[in-house]
Amino acid sequence: MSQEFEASDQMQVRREKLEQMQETGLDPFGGRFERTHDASGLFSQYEDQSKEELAEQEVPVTIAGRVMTKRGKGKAGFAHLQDLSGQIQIYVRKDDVGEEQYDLFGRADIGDMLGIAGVMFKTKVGELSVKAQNLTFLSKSLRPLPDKYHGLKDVEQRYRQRYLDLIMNPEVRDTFVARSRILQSMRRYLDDRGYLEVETPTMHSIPGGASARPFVTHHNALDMTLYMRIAIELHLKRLIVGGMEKVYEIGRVFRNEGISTRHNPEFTMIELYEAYADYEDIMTLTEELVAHIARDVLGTTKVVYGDMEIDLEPAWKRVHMVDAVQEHTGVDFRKDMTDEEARALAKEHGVPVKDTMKFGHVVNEFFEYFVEEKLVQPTFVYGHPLDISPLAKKNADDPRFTDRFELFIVGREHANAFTELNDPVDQRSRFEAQLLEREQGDEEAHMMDEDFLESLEYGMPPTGGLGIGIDRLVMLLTNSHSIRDVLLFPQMRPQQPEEKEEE
RNA sequence: GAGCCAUUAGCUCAGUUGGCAGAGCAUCUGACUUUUAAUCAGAGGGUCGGAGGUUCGAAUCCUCCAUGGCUCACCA
Repeated sequence: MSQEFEASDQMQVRREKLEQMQETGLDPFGGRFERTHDASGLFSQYEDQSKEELAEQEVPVTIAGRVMTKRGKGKAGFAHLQDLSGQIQIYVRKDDVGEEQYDLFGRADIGDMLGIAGVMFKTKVGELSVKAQNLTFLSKSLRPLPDKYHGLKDVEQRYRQRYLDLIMNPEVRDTFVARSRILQSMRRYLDDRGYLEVETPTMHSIPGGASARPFVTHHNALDMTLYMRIAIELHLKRLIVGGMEKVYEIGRVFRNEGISTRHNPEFTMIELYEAYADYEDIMTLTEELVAHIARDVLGTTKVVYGDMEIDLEPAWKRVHMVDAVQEHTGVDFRKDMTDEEARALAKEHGVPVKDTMKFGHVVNEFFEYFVEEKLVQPTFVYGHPLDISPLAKKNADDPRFTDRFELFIVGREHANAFTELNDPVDQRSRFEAQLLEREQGDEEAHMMDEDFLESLEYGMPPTGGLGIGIDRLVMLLTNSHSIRDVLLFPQMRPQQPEEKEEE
């Protein structure tokens, strides 16, 4: 009711213009409007024709868009209209559109939406434009847009009011169009190969499938605690038990952790499971899938990320985690050693470890401390220790390790995959080890999931599984350096925090 | 969670040693029928993020708070 009492002078002027239009019986908010072209379509079709050719043909077109610039010239005027595809100039003459419509154009503000029917022409300096014959008002903008030249720079405002960012900054539009195309390409690739896209619950009674702290919520009618999912994994494996064989889900997962340039509380993952496959098949699938998407969306497998040039053309480097650690530190974790000996090595090399850490945790700490950030070109690191891989199958030759890999590009993890553990007895003991870690204070350790174990007891085929962080993939392919630049509405604190309650 | 930095007109930004709050775009009035960051003449627009403090005097110095950015921590 009272949202406009502090309106700026510009907002008041625009409201007055709105009322004037309504008084003359015009609807300032328009209605259905049929277009023949969009801006970029006009350029691809007519840009090559000369000024004279266009003048001769008088090609009729109808376009619509938002007024981004406006230049009055007395009894004529120019403006640029913007649609999703780009901008096109329009030229409005009083003797072409008549007094009434010219007056309407004169009172139009930057930010208003107009429909223009007219003919193609080129101006003196050769800019392709539409000469208006008929002008339709499609929407009134009651607030002024940001500076036409500098755009919207304020990072906070860009995230909070993404629509303004999208209007003012074309490269932002490009990024989100690319994101959409990446997802399209991914789905098409998998659908064409017989994978079924499925949807499983985002609210879980036991949050599982990853090491993370969940968001907690409550169902009123059932009077029960529910958790927002931290992974998709365990439900998709139940579907593999059920015989769905090749499934994937692209969806949101939620982790109750810190926010940074690489972390948002909710983010998008694809998880994929394929019966009778193993982690090496999944490596091949992963490199082919990502290369396919890059070719599809960017037209090349060579991508630039900051000052790095990345080549996504398969096949990618594959290295055992222990070998990678040995290469960068000289420490050989293939040797038999106790947990104490492993922790002693860590202290020797300045790697911070806790006293509760076992052999596998230490190997992983070494990897993250010395190796991870150095893996710029796409690299599959495989053979993760058992202690940090509670859902992956043991390696047949060395049971301290698992048949698991993670994909690193530009020093960041982009995918995590393994040959799934399908032995329910082993799985139970893995959960029990996790419960012990919980008791030792690790709030992110997995919980026992009896319902999932029961499904495994019916028999799950040997299966390869994969998870890819979609946001990070989009960052890589769009050269974005903050996750907030690939999320339309990144999580922000409310601007006016509510009254704090006593804790 | 910690450190550093930022917050001035609708937008983009200046603001000197603490001494009257500034510019460009946008807006308003007028001129202009191929302009293009249109141009020309004039006008209006501010709780300097918020609250305290120091001072004759604070956008400027100090303290606290809010929001954001970057880095680190946690993680994907």
